[in-house]
Amino acid sequence: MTYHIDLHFTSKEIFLKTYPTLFYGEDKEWLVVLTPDGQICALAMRSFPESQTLIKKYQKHTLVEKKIALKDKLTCLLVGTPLQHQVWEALLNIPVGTTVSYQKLADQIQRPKAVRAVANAVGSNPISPLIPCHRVIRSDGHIGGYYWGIPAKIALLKEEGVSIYSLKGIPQKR
DNA sequence: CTAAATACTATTG
DNA sequence: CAATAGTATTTAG
Repeated sequence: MTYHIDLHFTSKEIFLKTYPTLFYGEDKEWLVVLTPDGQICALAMRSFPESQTLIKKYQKHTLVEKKIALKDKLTCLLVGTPLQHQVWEALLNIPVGTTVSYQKLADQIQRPKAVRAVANAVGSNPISPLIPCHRVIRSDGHIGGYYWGIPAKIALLKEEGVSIYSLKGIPQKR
């Protein structure tokens, strides 16, 4: 199943002000948090361990459970800082089945020295794996981190045909 | 406002 | 391998 992703950006302040009430629910393999006008502001795969914690990040809102029916076109409202928005957009250009280092990403957005900050931004993307942050690895060949756990990252890469065993720090298949 | 924390990297022993 | 300095951004206090 391939989805068309439509991204919109906003700041935390505006988001909190505009959307005091949010909806959440499950559809297909996804667990989502939606704005009243149907935009996805957070998403995770139900198969991720602790995927329910997705909802816990929105305790400042009134949360209402709802029956969700996702369409082919996923309209997302991404809440973040300017750097995070820039990084998330850059992530969309990473083709399926390939990987990129945090450093290369930083170079790409003209902030080569800000690697560490870029890595943090990658990690705070709220709709992984729609935004393919699992395709970002360390430049020394280690796999790097993943919000939902390294095993989830490995599984995603494997599905896309990336050879994990060329990465360091991965348990070798016996 | 300041301090602490980072899904990083290059360097050194 | 471990420790460490450099680095920029976000978050907690």
